[in-house]
Parts: sequence; structure tokens; C-alpha cells
Amino acid sequence: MSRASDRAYEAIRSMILSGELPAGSQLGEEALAEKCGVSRTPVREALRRLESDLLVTRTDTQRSFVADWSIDDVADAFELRAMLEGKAARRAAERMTDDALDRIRAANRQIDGALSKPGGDVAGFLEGNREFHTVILEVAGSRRLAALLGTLIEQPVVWRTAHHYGRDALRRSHGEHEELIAAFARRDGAWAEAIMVGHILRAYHAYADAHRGLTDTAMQLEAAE
Amino acid sequence: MSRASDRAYEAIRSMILSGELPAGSQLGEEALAEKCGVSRTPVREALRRLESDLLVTRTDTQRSFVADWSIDDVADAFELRAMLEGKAARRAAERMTDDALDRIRAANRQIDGALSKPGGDVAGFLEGNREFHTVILEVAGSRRLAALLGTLIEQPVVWRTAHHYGRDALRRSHGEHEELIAAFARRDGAWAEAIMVGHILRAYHAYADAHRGLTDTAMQLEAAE
DNA sequence: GGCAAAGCTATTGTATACAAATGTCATAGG
DNA sequence: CCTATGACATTTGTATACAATAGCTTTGCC
Repeated sequence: MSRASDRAYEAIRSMILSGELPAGSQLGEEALAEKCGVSRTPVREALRRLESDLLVTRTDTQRSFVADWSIDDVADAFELRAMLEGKAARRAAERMTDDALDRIRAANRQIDGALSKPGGDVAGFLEGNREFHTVILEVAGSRRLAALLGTLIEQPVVWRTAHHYGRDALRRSHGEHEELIAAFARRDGAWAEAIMVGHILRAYHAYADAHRGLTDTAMQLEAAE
Repeated sequence: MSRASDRAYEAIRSMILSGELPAGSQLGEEALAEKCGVSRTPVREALRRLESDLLVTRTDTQRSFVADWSIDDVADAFELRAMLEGKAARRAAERMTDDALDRIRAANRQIDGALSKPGGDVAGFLEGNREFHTVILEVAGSRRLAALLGTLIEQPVVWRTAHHYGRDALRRSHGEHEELIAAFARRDGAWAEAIMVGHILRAYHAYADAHRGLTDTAMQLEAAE
């Protein structure tokens, strides 16, 4: 992670996710290189990675821009993610070990702990959540499935979803995890898949509702001018 | 395609697919650069692309090797491909236009033509086959689905499958395409998905059978020494 | 005034040099 | 004989210079 190309990747990525670089902005290699304090070479590498993450698009003439995520794109991403994570959950249930089950339980305990804190520890929730899904993917034992999901899980929308969640929605998420654990403990692949698909799609609708709200607000603001 | 990095990508890729660079070979950037007649810079870029194609793996110390495809990896890839292409077929059926349907029919006519030639025009078959699946992916209208499948369809095993196919297997493939067309014409997503999944999985078993045959032969040769 | 072509600017692509990191081998010590 | 350590070779990472190309502006012609 201390390599210059990794730092450039993280820096550019966080600039996109934070909105500092809004959708549609052109990403000049030289400008980014200066911002990140590295030369163009690692920046180029970072841009290619971001492109394969679909956070960056390139025109036919090789110019890079921050990708524009329409609501349809988001729906598309969640739909695929539901399918792939559902598949991963099924495989994981069929191959579950006692050891991995313990790690999954520990991850969900961490989530519970984060939710019980006074302020509501969103970072702790996200970390536990990531561990939870990571272990499942590991147990599923498909390098390719992991690779495909890797391009879907860390996208801007997914990242922001937890911040749209209210506390009760996070609680419900924790409850669904408990159900998943029950399915894993019984090695019931079909059950695990069903719960996981529902889990992801509920997250999608939470995002879509919040997004609709934001859009409406923006429209009201425009109308008020 | 005339850019040096594209030439390097194609060159290295074909060296891997042809077996000139066997699985496990180390891929030194300098050596590849000389072979391809370009500098290390475009070779590095090509290697990253091949890595995301899973044709190349990198150790924790950043050294590149030709990826080793075990039979389990192959099964894994086909299983995922069946799921994703099945999904694509379902979406395509639900959104099918008359225009696209004509293109799909034309592609299958080309396949038919290739099969009717005396020698058995494998290249023509592959081209028609690619067009067939490409149009479906296009009509499915999911950039992300297309991106995910892109990393699965051009892999060594898939590429070689058609060469393992006998003439009758290719005929059967053509027949399944006809069934798919029928499902598309009726906009029946569930039917299209079912046929597509079967289509891909049959291709897998054709490959696996041929592979088993090859392995047995190799084992016999070893035993004969 | 509109359009086209030419030249200028901005941006990306490639090569090369050097720095950093990794792997290898030989040698010395236990 | 095995292991550890050091020097040396190999390989990858980064910076920079230069080349090629796309985009823009200006100017001249119709």
C-alpha cells in the first residue's frame, strides 16, 4: 500500500467518492499526478484500475472522466450483486467450516457492538460488515466469483448506502445476518441464498428511496429559485 | 489496436493461448518487451489487463506468471458464465426488438453456413457464435453484465472448447441457438434463460470430457515409460 | 457571416534511465 | 551438513523526456 500507484489509486478514489471530483469531470493525468505528489506513471496505473472498477470511464480518444452513475446503473449493479452474492452464500453454506462460522459470528458481534454505541459507530459497522461478507466469499472458494464481486462491492453507491441507512435499518441488517448465520450453521445453501438476495435487494431499495428523496429535495430547491 | 500496448496485449495473450508460454512460466517484463518489439511500459499495461482477465497471476512480490487453470477453475468459470449468460438471455428476451432478432437469426445462419462447408469452417463458426452472443448481451442492456462476462468469455478454455467439439456437437449447438431464437421471438425470459444455462453447461461437459481424455492419454504415456 | 484548414495547445502514449525491492548464490560459521 | 549472512544479479517501480495525437483557436477564403 505504500507504493506510489496504490497511494494514487486511494487518493483519486476517495476524491471521487467524496464528491470532490464530481461526475463528468475530466481526469488529466498530469493534474492528478501533481495532486497526489507522484509522477504520471503510477497515476496511469491507478486510472486503469479505477476504470475496471467502473468509477472512471474513457472516451474513444482515451480521455478519462469520472463515471456518471444514473439510477438505472445503480439498480443494475445491485441486481448483479444480489445474484452473485446469493450464489456465494449458497456455495459458502455448502462448504462452511466451524472455524469460518466462528469468524462470521464474531463479525456480526462487532456489528452489534458498533450499533450499541451511543453515537452509532458507522465506521465500526462498515468494518464488521466487510469482514462478514469477506469470510463468506472466502468460504465460497471461487476465485472468479471473488474477482467479479470485487468490481461491484466498493462502488460509490454501495459505499454511501450505509450512510443513508437509519439506525433501525442497520439493526434489520444485523438481524438478516443472524438469519444467514442460522442458514450457514445448517449448511442450507438454498436458504442462505434466499436471505442474501433479499439482504442485498433491501439495501438497494433503501438507497433508491433515499436517492428519490434527495432528488425531490434538489428539484424543490431548483423550483424555489 | 495499433497502439503498442494493444499489440503487446494481443501478442502475449496469443502466446499464452497457443501454449508457447506454458502455465507457470514467469513473465519477465523485459523479456516480453523484447519479444513484442516495444518497451516495458506498454508491456506492463498489457500484463495488468491479462491479470484482470485471469490469464496471468502475480505473486505477493509482484512477479507475473502464466496462470494455471486447474479443471476446478474451469468448472468454476463455466458455472459463473452459465449464470451470467443465462441472466443476459432472460433480460434480452424481455427487451428483444425485431431488429435485434433479425441480427441474431443472421448470425445463426452464418453458423449454419460454416457447418455446411466441406472442411468444417471452425473460424466461421466461432465468428458467428461470437456475433450471436454479442447481440444478446447488447440487447440485455447492462453495461456491468457485459463487463463481467467480458472477463469470462475469452479465456483459454473457452477458446479451445470449439476445437474439442466434434461436428455433431457443433450441430447441436446450432440447434440450441434455434431454440433460443424461438424463446426470444416469444419474449419468454424464463425459457431463454433455461436454454442458455443448458447451452453453456453442455459446452462445459464437452470440454471436461475431452480434457479427461487428454489427461488419461498423458497418464498412459507416463505409465509406458 | 459561416466554414475550413492550418497551426498551436493540451493530453496521452512510449521509451529510457535510475531507484527500490526481490531473488540467488556463495561463503563462513555453527 | 545445515543455516545464516552478505554480495551480486535480476526484476519491478517510478520519474522524466520526448513523440504522437486529439482538441481548440485563429485566420483566411468563399
